[in-house]
Amino acid sequence: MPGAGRADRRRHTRRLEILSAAARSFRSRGFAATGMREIAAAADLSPANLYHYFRGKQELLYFCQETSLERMLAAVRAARRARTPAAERLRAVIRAHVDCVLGEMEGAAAHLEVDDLPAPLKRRILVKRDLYERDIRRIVAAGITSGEFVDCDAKLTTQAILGALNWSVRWFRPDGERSPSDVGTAFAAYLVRGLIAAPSASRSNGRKRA
Amino acid sequence: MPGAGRADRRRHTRRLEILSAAARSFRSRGFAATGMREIAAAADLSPANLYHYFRGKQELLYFCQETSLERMLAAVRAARRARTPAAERLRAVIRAHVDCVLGEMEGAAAHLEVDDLPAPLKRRILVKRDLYERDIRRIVAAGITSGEFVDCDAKLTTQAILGALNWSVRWFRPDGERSPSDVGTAFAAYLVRGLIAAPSASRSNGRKRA
Amino acid sequence: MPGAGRADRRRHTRRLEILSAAARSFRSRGFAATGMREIAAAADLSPANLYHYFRGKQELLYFCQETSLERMLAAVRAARRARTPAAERLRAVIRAHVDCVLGEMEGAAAHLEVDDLPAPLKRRILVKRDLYERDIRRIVAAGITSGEFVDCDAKLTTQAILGALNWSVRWFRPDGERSPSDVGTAFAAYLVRGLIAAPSASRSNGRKRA
Amino acid sequence: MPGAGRADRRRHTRRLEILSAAARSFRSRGFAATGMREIAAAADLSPANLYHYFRGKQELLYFCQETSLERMLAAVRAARRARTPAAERLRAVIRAHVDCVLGEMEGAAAHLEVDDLPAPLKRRILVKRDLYERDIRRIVAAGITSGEFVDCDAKLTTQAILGALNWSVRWFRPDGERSPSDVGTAFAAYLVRGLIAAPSASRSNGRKRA
DNA sequence: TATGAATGAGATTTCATTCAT
DNA sequence: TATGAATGAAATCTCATTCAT
Repeated sequence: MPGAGRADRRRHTRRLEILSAAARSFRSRGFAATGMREIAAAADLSPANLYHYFRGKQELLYFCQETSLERMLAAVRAARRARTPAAERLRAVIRAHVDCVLGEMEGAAAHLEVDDLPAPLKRRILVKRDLYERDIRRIVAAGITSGEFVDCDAKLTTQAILGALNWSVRWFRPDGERSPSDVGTAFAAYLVRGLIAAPSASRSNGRKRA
Repeated sequence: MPGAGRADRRRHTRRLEILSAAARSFRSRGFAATGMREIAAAADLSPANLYHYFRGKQELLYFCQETSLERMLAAVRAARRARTPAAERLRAVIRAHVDCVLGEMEGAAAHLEVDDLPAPLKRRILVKRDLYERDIRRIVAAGITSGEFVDCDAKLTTQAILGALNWSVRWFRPDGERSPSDVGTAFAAYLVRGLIAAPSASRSNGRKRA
Repeated sequence: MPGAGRADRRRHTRRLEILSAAARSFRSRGFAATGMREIAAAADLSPANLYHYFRGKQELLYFCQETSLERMLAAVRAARRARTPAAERLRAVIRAHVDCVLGEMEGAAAHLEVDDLPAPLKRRILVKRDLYERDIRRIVAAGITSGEFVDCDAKLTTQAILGALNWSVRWFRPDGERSPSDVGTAFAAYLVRGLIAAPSASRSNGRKRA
Repeated sequence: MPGAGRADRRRHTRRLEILSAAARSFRSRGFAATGMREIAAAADLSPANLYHYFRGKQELLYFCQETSLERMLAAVRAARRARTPAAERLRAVIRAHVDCVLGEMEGAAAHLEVDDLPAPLKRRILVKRDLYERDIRRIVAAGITSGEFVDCDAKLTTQAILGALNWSVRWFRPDGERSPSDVGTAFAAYLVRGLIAAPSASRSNGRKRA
């Protein structure tokens, strides 16, 4: 029954278009401030018709987060499999993360507002998000253990990295001077450099203050 | 006329309490998702009475942002006046920023949702925010010029730093293992280290855009 | 106890000032759209203090209407006692009415929004208003009976007259070219002339149409 | 595509019903005192559903005024085109005005509360209202110039006429003895007679301001 | 699949009024 | 007398969602 197949494919395409529209809105105005009418308009559908593709607003958010978390998880897993130094693996993950949240791909809003999901969906997203964070943390920790990275709090450092990456959706303008790839490259360089011991140098390298 | 003075002080105290409650709510649930009822309840007032102290929700947001921006501006100005190396100045600003956004002080939400303000208030906040960012960027740029920091894009690096700092309100839990001061110290160390040339300057540096 | 007397007089003065302020507001924005805060501000009192002089908003409206109805009733009674022709008596009433509703005297809002009063007060106002209308109607009817006026529906004509007079508060501007007295004189001339038989003239004097 | 046409017509009908209900409420209780709930109930809709047809309360008022002003403008223009004496033209306008404000047609509230409109809508209504008043004033002025009417202040006289007409919505009861057409005829006769020189031109004429 | 109509719940905000001092 | 603080009720309006077609 190829007709059904074609309809299915069409439906799937539509769903991706909607997800993309929703992601864009969620990113730029936030979940609570984004109306279903707005999403529908952006996806060129009537508000009522939206409900033929998704059960509701929360499900849209869920799929947005699900989609980009999957993509980012794939990236971090590929990085972990690579036999390159921790620094290089971490840079790859950072570039992938930036590509994902700043690119025009559908669903790139994984970093946003988990609390707006109903409990069961929230749990599922949290599991993946924690897996993702843990994988990054493990790259950091591995670098520390191997001596490639300086000794530091892997957890806090990972949060700093993720913060720099996730916050980018707030200031990035697609029509600005830098491309997502520029941002990814610069962030990767800077954020990894902070894990590598500075030259024996001097008084300017550490804690100090009283 | 000490009676009037006392009444004024009382009113001022109340306003700070309300601001504090609002800031907490805005930080944890976002502006749009936070209801006036919620803020009123948190400040132990009836919803209607809230309007005796502030004209409306947007004014609350404005004062939150104004208050913490002022505090942070003071910190960054003090740092710029100091005759210490750029690294030390930057660390001081980072620690102050974290203290400000994670501390329990009223209004600590300057980094949030400028778009929800009406145009005139938005302009005023943006002016201050831009001043603040520019001051940090200047510390970074000064370090680059003097050779203390590696050559990099000062603007993007500043955004990365601010992202790491601002995002902390999303994951930080006051009852967790780390104190705001722990976070500030670790972030200062990590984020400044990334500006100092690493020793084994490998070929995998990956910046230096065209 | 002259002190009490002085306080009473003072209180009475204040009440008149408030009534005047309330009347001005009611006239220019209507009862429902006028807030107690607005009246209080116009009378230079705190909102709460207003309630020391009047029980509430409806009582203010009541006294406004009561005051000017009394004044207008006095005028119409004086006119009825006069032994002048009906035309002259009617003109006097019209001038007094205009003076009353356009002048700066307190309470000049009798023509407004009886329905906003609670039933008992409403009844009392309606009694007076009906007395007033009846007195005017009687002047009209007397003129008709005596042959001084043309034969017409006294009731409808009275409504037309009152409409012209009452509506003046909607378009009259105290800083405009005409004074209240100008308006009163012109209206008196025009509205009375309509009651006096036009010259035998022609086809242009009456019903006609089909 | 007759289906769409039918739906459109249905929607249009609904809008007229709502407008009619709103006009009735505004006329009898005033704009500020009329609640959206009330209008919704009168139009047999849920309050929320009202907003499917009109953007808000002010838009309802605007369309009420717009609708009846258009109708009245058409009447006054037709009258001006007629080659009958000024008296007859004025009578026609008066009858049309009364028909319009007292009839059960939708939107007949043009004379009400322009100040409750937002500035841009207010401007548009004022333009039309001024055109209407000017057209009536011109009929009066033409009669004066031609000697058909007595010499008088055309502006004030027009205001008197409009006041008599507009005020009628305040006292007219559809279930009373007089029909709107009775009122229109009586008002037309009386208000035009006042413009025609009375025979016994006594000294008590009292106009002719300095 | 597609959509205009419909709605209950809830948002922010205003208001007349009262209370405590 | 005077007032800032306080509030319950109600106002306008929005929103996610469902229904009927």
